[in-house]
Amino acid sequence: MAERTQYEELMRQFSAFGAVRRELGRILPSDCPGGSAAVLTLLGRHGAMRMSRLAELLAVDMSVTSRHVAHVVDRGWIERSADPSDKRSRILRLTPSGQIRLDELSRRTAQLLADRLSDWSDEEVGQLIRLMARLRADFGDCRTHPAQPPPGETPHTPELEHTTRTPA
Amino acid sequence: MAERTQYEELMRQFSAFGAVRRELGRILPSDCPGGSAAVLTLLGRHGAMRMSRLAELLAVDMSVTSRHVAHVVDRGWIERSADPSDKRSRILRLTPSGQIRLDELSRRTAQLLADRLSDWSDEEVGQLIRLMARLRADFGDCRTHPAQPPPGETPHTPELEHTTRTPA
DNA sequence: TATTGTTATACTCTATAACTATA
DNA sequence: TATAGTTATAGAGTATAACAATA
Repeated sequence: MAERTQYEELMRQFSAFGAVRRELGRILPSDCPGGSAAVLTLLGRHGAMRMSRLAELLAVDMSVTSRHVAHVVDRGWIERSADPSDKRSRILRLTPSGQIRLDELSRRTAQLLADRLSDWSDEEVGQLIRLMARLRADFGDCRTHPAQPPPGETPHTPELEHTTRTPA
Repeated sequence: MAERTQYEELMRQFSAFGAVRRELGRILPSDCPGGSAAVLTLLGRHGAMRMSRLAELLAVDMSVTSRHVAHVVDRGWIERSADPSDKRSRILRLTPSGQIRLDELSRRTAQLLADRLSDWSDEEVGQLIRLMARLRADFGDCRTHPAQPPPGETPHTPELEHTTRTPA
C-alpha cells in the first residue's frame, strides 16, 4: 500500500502517457486508425473469434467493436463469417491481406519503439511490460465492477454486468 | 536494446492501457472532463503560467489547450489575466474555487488508485512511476522530433518545430 | 515578419439507446 | 424473454488551418 502523494504522482504519469499514445498513433497509415490496428493485432494474436470475445479483449462496448470491425472488413483485412452453431454470432478471421497489413504495422511499431527506447535494457522493458500487465489486471473487468460514481451522478452501469455490452 | 517480440508485447500493453484510462475517467464529475482535470492538476502543481507553457506541459497543440482552458474559465476554476510584459500573453492561475475542485479530484483519484492497487507495494508503485516518467522523457518532445511518416503520407510537421503550436 | 492565442472544422474514439435477428 | 450484433446519436479529445492582436 503506497502513500497518497505517490498515487497523485502516478496519476500524473498516466495523464502524461497520452503524449506517448499520440506519438505512436502518428505512424499509422491514414486508412488504418488505432481502432483498426487494435482489431488486427488481437485477431493476429488470438486467432479467429466472435465479436463479443473481441469486445472483451478490446475492453470497449460491443457497439464500438462493431464499428471498428466494419471499417476493417470494408478494407478486406478480416472476414466476418456466420457461426453455424449460433446464427446470431459472427466469426472474425484475418485475411491474407490483413495478415500482410498486420505484419507491416507490427514492423513499423517495433521500429519506432526500438528507436525511442534504444537505451532501455531488455530487463527494463520487461519490467514495464510486467507492471503494465498487472495494472491492467488490477483495473480489469472495469465494466463489471464499476467505480463509485461521483455524488449526484448517475452510475454508468446500474448493476453488476457480466458482458461487455450496452444494457438493453 | 530489447527484442522485437518484446516491443510488440509492450505495444499491446500500451493499447490495453486505454481501459485503465477510461476507468479513471469514469470517476470525474460530468462538468469536469479529463481535459479540465489535467489543466487544474498542472496549474496546481506548477503554479501560474502562460498558455504556451501549459500547452507544452499538456503536450498538445495550443488550440486544444485553449479549448480546455476556456471550459475551466467558464466554471470559475481558473482566472485568465493579461500579462503586463506581453499583451499577447495571458497568465493562468487557479482560483480558490478551482483549488477546492482540484483537492476534491485529487482525493477521489487517490482513493480509486488505493482501492485498485491495494496489493501493490510502495516500491512497486514507485517503479511504475519511474518507468513511465522515463518513457515519457524518451518519447518527449514528440512534436519537435516527429516520427518518420508512413510512406505515401504527408508528415504532420513538415520541419523541426520548437513550439507546441499549429504551423502558421 | 514573427509570435501568442482563439476559433472553425474535421476526424477518431467512446458510450448510450433503440433496433433486428436468433436462441 | 434474453442474447449477439448493428446503427444512430452525442460527447470528449485532438489536429490543421485561418484569423486577430501584439511584438
